[in-house]
Amino acid sequence: MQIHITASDGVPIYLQVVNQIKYLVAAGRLVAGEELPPIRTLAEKLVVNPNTIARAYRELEMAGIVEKRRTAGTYVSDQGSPLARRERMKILTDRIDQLLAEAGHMDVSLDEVLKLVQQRYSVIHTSRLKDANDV
Amino acid sequence: MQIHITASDGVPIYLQVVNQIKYLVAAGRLVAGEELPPIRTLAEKLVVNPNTIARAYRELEMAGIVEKRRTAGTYVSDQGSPLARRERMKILTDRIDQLLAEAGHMDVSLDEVLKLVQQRYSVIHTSRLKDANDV
DNA sequence: ATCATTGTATTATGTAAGCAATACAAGATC
DNA sequence: GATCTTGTATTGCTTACATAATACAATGAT
Repeated sequence: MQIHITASDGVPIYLQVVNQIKYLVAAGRLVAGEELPPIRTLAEKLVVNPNTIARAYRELEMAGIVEKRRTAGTYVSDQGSPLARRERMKILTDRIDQLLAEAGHMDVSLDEVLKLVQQRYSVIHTSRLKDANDV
Repeated sequence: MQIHITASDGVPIYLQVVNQIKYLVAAGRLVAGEELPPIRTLAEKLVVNPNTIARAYRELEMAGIVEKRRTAGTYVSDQGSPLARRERMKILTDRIDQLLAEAGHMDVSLDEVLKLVQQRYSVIHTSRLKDANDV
């Protein structure tokens, strides 16, 4: 499991770990039931305090991405779980509400927003020359 | 100009001021050219340090919502100003990029995102029974 | 039972954010 | 030109956040 952390690109270490594991799961590079490295092991590899990884794993558990089996390790959870999906949609919905509120302030219409979303999507998925950081 | 701040609902005071003034402008309750209360006056009314209001006004200026005339006061700026618009679009673009990144993590397609945006737009613009807080 | 391995909890430290106290700078007004 | 009113700048305090050092708890393997 290759995870790199960029020392202080502003994003906290624990979040970098969370994001990259989320990405690995979304991309199918980590499948349901698979065991994540133990906290200490990953911490050692990244030269980081175990607590930092523990926090990342905790967030991932709250997000429904992984399950912890007390003394037996941490495992990728069954992703299709409806709760997980509902949770995820809730997050997206919140973000979208924020976006629409902002657009309202700015007197930008729904059509313009939709157009902009498509536009940005193209930009992001075309120029794949960016670093793997901004997952 | 009625502005209320809710002591510690988690949102910083200066942001509450920013949001409410943004809202007043968007709603047409404050029009271009109109003068905002002086920093000290508003600070006094809200029982807050002048610096806090100064910060709010600074953010509003950076957002292109208001203009400061040094010793003459702070005025609602001409909203259509191209620079302001460009700035505003940049903010929207950033939010959209965030949204798309998140959607990517969650294995939610562009189409689903677009659909969700329209859906939320309807919801927001239909039930207008919400409090004026979440602007 | 013992011990290695797993996640957990407690505590401390450095940094940044939010806010306030207070002094400053400069145009407006008389 | 004195002074009132406007925004500005400097500084310090308090709190929250991110990370680390270190000790604890619980389970599986021997």
